[in-house]
Amino acid sequence: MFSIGELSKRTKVKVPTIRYYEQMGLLAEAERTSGNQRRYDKTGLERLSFIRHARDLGFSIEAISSLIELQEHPDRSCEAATDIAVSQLADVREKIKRLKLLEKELSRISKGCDGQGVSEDCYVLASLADHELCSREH
Amino acid sequence: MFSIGELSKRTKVKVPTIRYYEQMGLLAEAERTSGNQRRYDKTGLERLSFIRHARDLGFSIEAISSLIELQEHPDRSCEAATDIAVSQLADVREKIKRLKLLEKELSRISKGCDGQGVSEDCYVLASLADHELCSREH
DNA sequence: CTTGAACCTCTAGTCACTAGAGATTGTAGA
DNA sequence: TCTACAATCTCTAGTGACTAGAGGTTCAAG
Ligand SMILES: [Zn+2]
Ligand SMILES: [Zn+2]
Ligand SMILES: [Zn+2]
Ligand SMILES: [Zn+2]
Repeated sequence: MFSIGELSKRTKVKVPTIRYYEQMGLLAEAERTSGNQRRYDKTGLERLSFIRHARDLGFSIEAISSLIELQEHPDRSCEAATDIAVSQLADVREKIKRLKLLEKELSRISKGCDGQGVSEDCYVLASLADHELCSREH
Repeated sequence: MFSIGELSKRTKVKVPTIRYYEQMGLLAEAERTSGNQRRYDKTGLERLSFIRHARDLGFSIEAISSLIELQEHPDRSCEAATDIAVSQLADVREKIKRLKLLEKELSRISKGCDGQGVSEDCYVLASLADHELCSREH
């Protein structure tokens, strides 16, 4: 049995974040000492590691909730889990796509001015004022 | 002179968002009718288009504030504008990098299970529980 | 037994909006 | 000119995933 601070150290999840996860129902309410402090065991550690990993992979709290519920019922079909993962992957790909378009434009914009001139003639400012200067939609 | 709804239509920025920008100091306070409704002219339209475009490119409200201030002073050095653009580009590149790592892992995870089994044997859930299954840091 | 780090709860702030309530105004058709 | 109703107004609160701070209590080492 260890404290929230110890759990924090082991999982690299900040203490207030752990309490937040508990409040959101991701973590079961921890046991308490007689003085009302939280105490965790291996189960709590594994659960939080799962959450941490899923968050690192960009899953939302809501998605993680569903995944955990599934994990709690080993006999259920895992279809929902795959669905969530596939949808998360699609999300990530969509974001990459969008960001690549931005990168293209921002790269052009950045290169267009060395910062030595005055605001009036600045290509950065001109580019922001006029989307027509962009090479594509973004 | 046109209404906020008309401005919204022309710039594709939602009405409450326009009011929000005004509150944040990005848009000058608009003129008002005797009945207190906002009225805009070409200047307001151009300003909002600038904001919209910068937002589309991912600049923060704070960054846009600085850019607008620079734009208001045509004689000032534009160095800050270039700095902001370069830093935004770096941000975007960083995000792309991160997302590509996620994509790699998520793609592996998604492929690992067809959703036909049970939760207990699910590769998606196993992968989330164990970062060791990941091929890299992410 | 004392000290002080770690813990507790609760509220509020972050960012860039978005939604809704409840009241007022603008404008087009009768 | 009147009426209907869409559009506008202000204000407050909610979103997601935390983070910061106040003010108080508990744990554990020396
Ligand atoms: Zn410049
Ligand atoms: Zn553009
Ligand atoms: Zn599965
Ligand atoms: Zn991993």
